[in-house]
Amino acid sequence: MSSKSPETKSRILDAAISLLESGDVSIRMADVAKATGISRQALYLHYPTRADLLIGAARYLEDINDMEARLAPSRAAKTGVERLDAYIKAWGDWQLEIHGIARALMAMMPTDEAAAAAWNDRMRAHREGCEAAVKALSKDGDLTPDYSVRQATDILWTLLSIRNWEQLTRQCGWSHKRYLATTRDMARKLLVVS
Amino acid sequence: MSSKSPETKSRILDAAISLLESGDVSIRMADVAKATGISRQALYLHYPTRADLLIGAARYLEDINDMEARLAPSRAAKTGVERLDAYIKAWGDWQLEIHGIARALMAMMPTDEAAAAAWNDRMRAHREGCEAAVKALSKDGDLTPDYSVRQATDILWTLLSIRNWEQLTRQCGWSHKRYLATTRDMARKLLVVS
DNA sequence: TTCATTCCTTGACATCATGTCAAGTTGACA
DNA sequence: TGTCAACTTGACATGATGTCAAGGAATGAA
Repeated sequence: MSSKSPETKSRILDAAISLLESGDVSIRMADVAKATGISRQALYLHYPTRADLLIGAARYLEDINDMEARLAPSRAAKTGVERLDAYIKAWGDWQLEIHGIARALMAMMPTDEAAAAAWNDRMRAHREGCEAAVKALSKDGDLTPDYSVRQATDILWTLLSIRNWEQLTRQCGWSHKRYLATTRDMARKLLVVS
Repeated sequence: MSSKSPETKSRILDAAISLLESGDVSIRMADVAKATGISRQALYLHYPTRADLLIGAARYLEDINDMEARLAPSRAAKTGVERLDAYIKAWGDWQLEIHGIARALMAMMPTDEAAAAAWNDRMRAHREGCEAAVKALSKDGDLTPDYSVRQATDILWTLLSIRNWEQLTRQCGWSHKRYLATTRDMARKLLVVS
């Protein structure tokens, strides 16, 4: 992989993640270096830009939390509704983990192309997950006739956006558990034929 | 009101709004000054910080577009469902107008307290509009028993968030008209008893 | 006419974060 | 002993916000 000490790399990412989890979106490179216990320039040797660092942290979190394994129940679901439920659970839990980095990455999207590209990639993958769930519903004949597959995917994708998770759990004070339960409920109301 | 030339002030705001509407979130003070045809320092005489300028632009837009008048149909509605529909229309149309400034203001929220405060104020007012619509529904006995007034307000407030408008119209390619129609439909599915 | 005030101009400067550059240190390994 | 990779220190360029000081030009009142 990298020629640089992999141990330092993960120490950097651990430090960055822990800073981001404490809620501060505008962490500086100097902060991360200090928290890692290395010089600012050593940090630049590992991550040449702030966007690289944040993207690296996001990927690292994905590895640690084994996103693939989390999605397995959704992929293995027997019915469309089951698949929808499992996807909401997997993605919802994932949001909880990635929230700190997500905020920082989203905050720098307007000014940083690399950050925007990386984030949009992630969101595209998320959208594919939504689409798969909607298609599974449709296959079972459980998708409401009010929406096309495309439109239903748009709706689910939007319902499950990180901004919505943030608003409901942070601003409205919902617990994560309640977020999951109510979101599942809303998805059914919106998409599943009754 | 202000001791400075009011004519220059509105020229500044017009210039800022027109720049923001062209989609660039990261407009600089120098850009606005140039577009207005004054020096950067003159701009600082009118708006001492970038946040002040953006907040001023938001208020200016509210004046121009007469937010109060737009909300009148909602307030005058006879039934809860009517009120909900009218509010969604008023707020949805408003989002279309304010979108450029909203993006810029939201982008600077993490780092600027004044911007965050101003924006949160606006969102609190929006939440009150949602709450009033939900209460009207509830009064008619049309609110779904699945949610409390509080919870239903959270849901409507989130459904009608600017981020969702942005995602559906910009990323999913929905027309504004379609946004309005589908959002109304979703709100009914989620909140109105069937 | 003169004087003061208001609005604006020019231009220098402080600050702060990102990112670059250059030169030197240190420890491990051959 | 010498080399190399990882790291350090410290200076510097860039670009944006915001401040400061001094002066110019129009207006309106004494």
